[in-house]
Amino acid sequence: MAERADWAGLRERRMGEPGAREAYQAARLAFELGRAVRELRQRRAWSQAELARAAGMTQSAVARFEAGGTIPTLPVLERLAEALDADLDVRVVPRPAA
Amino acid sequence: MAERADWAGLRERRMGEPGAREAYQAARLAFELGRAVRELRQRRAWSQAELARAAGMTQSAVARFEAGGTIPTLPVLERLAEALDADLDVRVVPRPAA
DNA sequence: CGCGAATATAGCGTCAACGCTATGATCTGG
DNA sequence: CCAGATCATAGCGTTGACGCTATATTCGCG
Repeated sequence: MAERADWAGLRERRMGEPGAREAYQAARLAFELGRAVRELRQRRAWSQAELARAAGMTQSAVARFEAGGTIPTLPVLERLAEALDADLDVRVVPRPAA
Repeated sequence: MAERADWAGLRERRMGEPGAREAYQAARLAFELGRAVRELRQRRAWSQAELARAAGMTQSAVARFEAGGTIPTLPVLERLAEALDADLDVRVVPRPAA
């Protein structure tokens, strides 16, 4: 096999329908959060299993999350952040009026 | 009745058990996000119903969320932010090593 | 080459967020 | 005092994140 995952499902959603853009943004967010957590974990030279233990979940959950396999929930993000000695901050930032 | 909601369930969770702190933090986050969204909405002089329409949901959903009744998911936050011309930003911020 | 550790997938039960409709509770203006 | 509008709750079906175990795949390392 060439790649490990292809996320075809994501790409297949047409961008025209209402809700599609938001769903896409959320998926992108999930992806970036996964990358961020992975970086923090590797910076500590932790295995997924170790992080999982510290965050109160299993290795497979960590893997799924880091890969962006699902859009994580706030409690999960909080636990991961806590395990990594980090703070989770979520904000709704008003855009400058166009 | 004195108050409209009491959230007794939340307060009743003991703080000692593993996972309790994170759950609490998530709940607090939900609360603050609810307040933030409510402020943005009121700043625009919108009713819950109007925001709901703009965000692709019903008035009851908006009410539930603004009250902190549930811990919102990222897609929902994204839609609300979008409707309010705001950006949702979520970050895992490493704490300065103690 | 194996061998073991680390990571990625798969399948599945559970539970809470979500979305809906309907209805109560408040508050206002006429 | 009533009518209309706004917001809060309730009940409920659906769906997807979560957590688990098990297994495949990858990657060094001796």
